[in-house]
Amino acid sequence: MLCKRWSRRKEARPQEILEAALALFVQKGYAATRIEDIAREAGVTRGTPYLYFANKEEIFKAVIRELLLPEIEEASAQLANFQGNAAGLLRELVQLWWKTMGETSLSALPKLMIAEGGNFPEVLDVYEREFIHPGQSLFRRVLEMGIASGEFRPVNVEQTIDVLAAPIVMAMLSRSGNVPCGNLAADPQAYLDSFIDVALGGLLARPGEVACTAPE
Amino acid sequence: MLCKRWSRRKEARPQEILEAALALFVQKGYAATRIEDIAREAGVTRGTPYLYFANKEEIFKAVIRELLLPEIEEASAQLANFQGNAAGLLRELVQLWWKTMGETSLSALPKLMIAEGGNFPEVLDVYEREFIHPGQSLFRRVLEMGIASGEFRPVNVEQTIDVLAAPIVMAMLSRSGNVPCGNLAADPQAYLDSFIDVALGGLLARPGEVACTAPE
Amino acid sequence: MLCKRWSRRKEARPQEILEAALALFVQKGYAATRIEDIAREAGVTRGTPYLYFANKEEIFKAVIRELLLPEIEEASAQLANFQGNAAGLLRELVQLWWKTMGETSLSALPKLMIAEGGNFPEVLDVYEREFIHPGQSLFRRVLEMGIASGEFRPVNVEQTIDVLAAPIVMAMLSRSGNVPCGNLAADPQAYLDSFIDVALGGLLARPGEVACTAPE
Amino acid sequence: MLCKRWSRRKEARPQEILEAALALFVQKGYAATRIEDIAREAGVTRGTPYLYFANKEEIFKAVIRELLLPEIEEASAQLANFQGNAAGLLRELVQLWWKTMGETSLSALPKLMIAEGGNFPEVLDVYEREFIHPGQSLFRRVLEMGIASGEFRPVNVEQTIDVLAAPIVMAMLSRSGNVPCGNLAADPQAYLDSFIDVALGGLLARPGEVACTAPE
DNA sequence: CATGAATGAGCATTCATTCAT
DNA sequence: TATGAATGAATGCTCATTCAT
Repeated sequence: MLCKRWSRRKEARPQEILEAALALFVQKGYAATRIEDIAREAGVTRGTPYLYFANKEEIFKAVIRELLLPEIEEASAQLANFQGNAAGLLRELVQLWWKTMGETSLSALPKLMIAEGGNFPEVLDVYEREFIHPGQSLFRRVLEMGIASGEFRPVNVEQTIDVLAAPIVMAMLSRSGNVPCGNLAADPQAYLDSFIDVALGGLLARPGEVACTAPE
Repeated sequence: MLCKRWSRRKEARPQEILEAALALFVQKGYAATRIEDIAREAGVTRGTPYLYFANKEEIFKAVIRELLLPEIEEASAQLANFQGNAAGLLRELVQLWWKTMGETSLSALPKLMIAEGGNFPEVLDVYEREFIHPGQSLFRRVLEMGIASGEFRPVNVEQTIDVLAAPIVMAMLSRSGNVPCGNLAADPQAYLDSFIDVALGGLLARPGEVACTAPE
Repeated sequence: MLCKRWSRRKEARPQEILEAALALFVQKGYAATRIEDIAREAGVTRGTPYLYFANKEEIFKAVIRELLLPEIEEASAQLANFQGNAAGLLRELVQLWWKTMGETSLSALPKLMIAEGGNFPEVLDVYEREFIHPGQSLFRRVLEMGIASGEFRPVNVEQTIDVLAAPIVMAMLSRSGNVPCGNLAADPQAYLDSFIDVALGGLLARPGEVACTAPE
Repeated sequence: MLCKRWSRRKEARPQEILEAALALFVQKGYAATRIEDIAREAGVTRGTPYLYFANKEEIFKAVIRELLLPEIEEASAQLANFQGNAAGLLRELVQLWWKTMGETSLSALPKLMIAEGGNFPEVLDVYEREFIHPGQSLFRRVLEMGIASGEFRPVNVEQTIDVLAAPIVMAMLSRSGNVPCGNLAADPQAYLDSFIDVALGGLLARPGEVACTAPE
């Protein structure tokens, strides 16, 4: 007010408001977050968010649409073109996922959807279409490739996709503030390593194993 | 409604109110649930919840304390005395967990804590103490037993605990209404089978494997 | 409840309820007094007052009508037949007033009327008709008698009535709980003595005084 | 209402709300006064009082602190420097008291304290410290001065203070709406004249009086 | 563009009152 | 008669939203 706090361009405003909103929605939940909280966090006053967004619900939707969807797309693009054998792919997929979705603001998404999804069905649809399904496709691709090449055991692909996704989602949740997830939050990387270790152990076919299980 | 005001026993009322509250808190979240919603769901009117609980926050805490904690304890008691070899134990642990915590109202707990934990720190403490830690202990016990007997590979126990917990928590979340968890919700049992399949595959030591990795 | 608390006759009930109500109305005010407070104070439960009184307002009116009006009448009867010279009458009037109205539950009346009168106009009318006017009549009688006999100076009777009433009302107020009235509450009797001392000093005509004012 | 939302200055609002609150608290009592009443009386809507005061109780305290205490201080300052002989001082004290405390909004104070004091003990303390005690000091000063100079009879000073205060408090009460105080309300000035007449008559020592009473 | 005073609908909570037992 | 669980209107308070500046 006195000094020029808003020397940054006006174009930055909506973005700043959405970032403030994201942080608070994740921290306190949608209903418990007041517009004034968002405004203060964004360094503006009560009326300003309404210059850019029609109402609170639109702010929530815009957080998803304007902040998180673009990040999803960016992350998806990076995830699209990894290569190598199935085990390597899986390893790389998990690591890249973490780098692009776990260590960015995208990690807020699961908590947001778990907590608020029920009150925003359309947003839930978007989430499923833009995040869940693409994510499943990535794992499906790796699993099918590995099974086809004989590198992986012939597991139930659709169920296994979600088994593999669970620890990653958990790791994302662990970054969303006061979400209790055991002690994985302390060292997500070690957690992911253990996850890959167990998962690959569980997936890889081994020479002797064919004789071990099939004959039974 | 007009005729039988006393049809249900007074002693049943608090329980009914808490059950209504649990359902709505899970469905819509704490803040978005109005006392009147809870009352209507419980078949009473606005004032009645206040005959038994001081205010909305106390209703939330009572849901945890009166409804869920006793179920946790009951489930823990059942989980305490399973037996057999490590693989069997793990299988049994997961199945029993699901039966006692997944298919009961306890499945609401993770969603509740993820969504509302940040606003109820004391409740979060209780959750960690009464649910997270005992659950981790169960897995720790199985893992240490299996590793000690040579049945399991020597994995990082603490991290693996949380890896194994993730799919189960996910399965619990899948039962909490509009929580998006891929397609595991359709057939949790099949999901858990795949999970055990992959997990055991990843944990079991195999004869040839020692030669396979160690000598390298 | 367990033992027979209500061994006292049922006829005592309404009276007990009114006494409880009077105490609480004086202590906390009409609006801040809950029916349940009254019931508990009277040793009954929520519903019982409604067996005897239609609603809270009727309880208030009954407190005035059933408890205080009879006491007023009794006191008036005693005050009616005092005798002697004017000075003695005044002295006796004040003393008797205090004994019958100050040291009984009647002392509650001024506080009740000051605090609640505005919300109960009919009660205020009763108060004026049954308490204020008779009281003024008593003082008027003494003053007129004293002036007529030359014992008192010729003061403005109507105004002086209220001047003389003020300290007595004050003394009554001092007995109604947390009413701040200086330090008169500590020893009302001494206060009344000082009052009579000053008042008589101010009223009595004296030999030399006639010459002092009349000739002018 | 529709057109000029900002016609009155923001700084005036709290004051206006407090004045409305004072009027209503005196008229109907604290509990019976709804925030909406206050708001309407102040020409604003339900939410506005909460922009300036945390809750209803704070409005009550602010009425005392912000409206009445400053007036007390102002009045005290005026009362502090009267002069003359004791009889003149007393006369002047009463008149000035009336002008500064009876004919201003301060006249509300006694009714407020009598009616609500019991529910606001801290406010009662303030009242006693800031109003009662200073007022007693003024009378004490005059009485002691008069007695010391031989102008007044040697009365019990502490009790007489409260005797002299009673009619003034009564006169203040008579201005607080439906408070029943006899017919003094019609002409407070005449009432105060009669009061001074009687009081001075009762206090002044007279030449012949020493002989008149002592020898008996 | 931005502000923040004001609005008023919405919800938590209280409590006088009812009525089945 | 007496009880006390239940009711629901009333009211304190919050906060999304508006709009004059």
